Amino acid sequence: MPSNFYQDVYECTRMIPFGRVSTYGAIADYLGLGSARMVGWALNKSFTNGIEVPAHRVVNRKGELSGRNHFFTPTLMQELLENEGVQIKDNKVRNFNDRFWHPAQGD
DNA sequence: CGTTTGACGGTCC
DNA sequence: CGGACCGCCAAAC
Repeated sequence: MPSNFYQDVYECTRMIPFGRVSTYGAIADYLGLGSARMVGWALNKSFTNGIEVPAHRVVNRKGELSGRNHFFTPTLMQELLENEGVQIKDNKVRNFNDRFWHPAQGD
């Protein structure tokens, strides 16, 4: 049983609405982790943990698909986002400011 | 138990 | 606008 902060990250990631994206920093700040790296680390562990998490909806603060190389295929992350209506340009989310969603925002 | 690493973020120049 | 640098903290070594 992993630390509680893993579950927090997974749960928070599942909160992200369809067709919206969030950032590591936003989740880290919302959970009070104090370190955005922990979010990416937890999501990486989610693969080995077998927990299904929409990690493709989590990008860095620039809106870049920084984690695409950690998926089964480097293009899977972009494909999943485009499948949700999120347009990707040069590994970056189009209209990122508009697509951005913050956990505390509650939508 | 000290060192390195990592799907990040912010500042500095 | 972009590269260098530091802080952040858990896990791996």
